[in-house]
Amino acid sequence: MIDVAQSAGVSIATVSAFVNGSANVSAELRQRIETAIRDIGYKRNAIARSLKMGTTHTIGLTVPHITNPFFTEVVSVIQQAFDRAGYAVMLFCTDEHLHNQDDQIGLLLDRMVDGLIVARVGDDAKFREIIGGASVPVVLIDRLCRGVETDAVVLDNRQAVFEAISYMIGLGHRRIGYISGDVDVSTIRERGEGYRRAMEAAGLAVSDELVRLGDFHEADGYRAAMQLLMLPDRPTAIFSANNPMVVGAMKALRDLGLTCPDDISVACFDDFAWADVFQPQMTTIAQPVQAIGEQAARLMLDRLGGKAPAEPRVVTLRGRLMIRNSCAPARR
Amino acid sequence: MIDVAQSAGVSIATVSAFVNGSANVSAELRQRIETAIRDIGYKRNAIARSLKMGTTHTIGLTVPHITNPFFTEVVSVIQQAFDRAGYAVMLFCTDEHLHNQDDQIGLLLDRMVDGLIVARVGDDAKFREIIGGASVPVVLIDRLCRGVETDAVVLDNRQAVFEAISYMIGLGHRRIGYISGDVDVSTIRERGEGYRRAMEAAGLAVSDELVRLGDFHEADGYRAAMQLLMLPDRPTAIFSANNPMVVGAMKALRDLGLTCPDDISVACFDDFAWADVFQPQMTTIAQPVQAIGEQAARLMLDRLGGKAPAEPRVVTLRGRLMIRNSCAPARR
DNA sequence: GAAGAGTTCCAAAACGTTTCGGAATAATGG
DNA sequence: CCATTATTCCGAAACGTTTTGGAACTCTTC
Repeated sequence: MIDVAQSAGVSIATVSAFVNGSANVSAELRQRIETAIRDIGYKRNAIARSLKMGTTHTIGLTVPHITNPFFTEVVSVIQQAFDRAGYAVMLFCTDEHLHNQDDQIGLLLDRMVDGLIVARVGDDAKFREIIGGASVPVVLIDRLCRGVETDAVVLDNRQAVFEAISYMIGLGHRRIGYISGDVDVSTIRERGEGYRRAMEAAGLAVSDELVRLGDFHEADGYRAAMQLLMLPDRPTAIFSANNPMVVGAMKALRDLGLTCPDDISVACFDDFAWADVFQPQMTTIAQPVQAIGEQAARLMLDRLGGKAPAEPRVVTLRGRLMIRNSCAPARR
Repeated sequence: MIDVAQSAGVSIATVSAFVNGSANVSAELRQRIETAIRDIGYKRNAIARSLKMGTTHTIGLTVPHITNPFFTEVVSVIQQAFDRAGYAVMLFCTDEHLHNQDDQIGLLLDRMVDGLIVARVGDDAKFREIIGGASVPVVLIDRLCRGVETDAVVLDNRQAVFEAISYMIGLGHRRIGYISGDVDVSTIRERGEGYRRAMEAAGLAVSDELVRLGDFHEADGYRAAMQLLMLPDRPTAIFSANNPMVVGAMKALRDLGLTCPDDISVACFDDFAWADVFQPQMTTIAQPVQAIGEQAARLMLDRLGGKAPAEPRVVTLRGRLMIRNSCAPARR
């Protein structure tokens, strides 16, 4: 910019005013500055600008796993929304590790991101502490945190799972295995509740042996499904609390020579693009990924634009049960 | 930092030296500064640091579609690698649009990213121009660009497709439909060549009606497959140049009441996690995503660390044909 | 023609760091 | 005890912007 100023024979204040369109500069100077900029190939340095302005036009985004199709799509939508709004997004994956999350959010904050969108990990207290130090708006997606008051967009997980399990019960299933994620996560707790309530509402006992804890990954789903399928009194149906784990579960079925839905009915949380082209066509709970991403972006953009109420807004969306052919009536 | 300096009764130069561990400060001052930092809750401002140092410890990454499982995984690996190295990554998706790519790379450059990793889009000349202005290292992934000399990691696409098509021919298929992407992309050109060479090597004619151009998306695959399947002399096999398009193709099969592999054999480029759990188990060409991501990160990190030769290095990896059950012997 | 109002423009301070050169003090060697 | 060298520390400049307050100039208007 100083070069441009010299070349055009004006002060840097003037060229700053010009590039920002803020002040009125005479036609002649405008001309001189324009050609100087073109000649020199000047581009405004966003870092210096950020330092002065105190805003980076960047938002930080952390999710547990970008390879989980649910997060992939949400990230994609969020990314597009902010792209349109002229923001860049810095992406981190915590891989469900707490210390990663700490470091990454710290990094993001150091870099003066204007906002933080996070699908959090770990227990509430720790997260509260980390996020408490943030002086920028935070919006939580997918997973809430007790005791932190911020904008959020979540799903009615309880209701969604209740519906799915009830559907399976309606097909005559009495012993339904449930593959859970880490119960430190609000989302997972709610899904578990949905399962239990549906079972109880039908007068079915939920024995401990029917619910298996996993850690969100495919391998966990495999292991959990194996345990369920080795049970003396084998469940006739399995529900997985997320997508990667259901892939693992299906591999377990395959390895045991069982077929779905003939031997075992299967359903899971989170829909995926190819769900209705391959067999079995998986019955899933579809989250409105588009809406989740857009709402998250909107909440954030509202805050950044100063047009948001002081109190936190949490928008709760509904899942949709996508009934396909991976669940069959239970055989007596 | 100025507050810390005051509180500790030292100069800001000293606290800077302390936080960087660069100079030797006496034990006493170290103590004073440490408590001051803790009391105040001081965190170094990375933006100011970047401005002064001329380095942001951030790298820019642009890919066409993050929802394409291939890119999802590569992004994931790259993200992890840079995370480990203490770098942040800014992610953009071009959605195969040239103007997006221009804007995004511009944005990234303005923000003084230390390096650029890009799976590019659009024609060579335009890209050459954009990237020419960059004064930071660039590493291309997946797609090369004629006339720009940078590090890159690519696949031997020609060979991989040659192998896959030869396999199909070996099963007795004579009319093999080919669903291509945009031929402006080097990757796609090479894959097309692989197809043609395999056909020619087997003495088969490649009629124009057998190759359909798509634009990478699922909808394109659907349309292309529909056209192929409506042909008077219907192909007995279809190969798709990427994953989203094969999903579209499978939907076309379904909608026409055709089954795979009984009626039509199908294979595609890019492997995916669930490929061997659902039916038909898709025969694919698996790219070594882990290696691609890691090599890309290594090339970049080498350059940033100054320990890379002047001349560009391009590493070429091999694909692996994953034979499953989506291709059956052709029926006479 | 002078006062007042509008335009244009610029000098300089500020954002929060790093770093260079030097000053003050302490240690060493003769 | 003086000269030299090492050790600690600091002042100030620099990175590339934005912004404020005011200077210089040109119009109006009476």
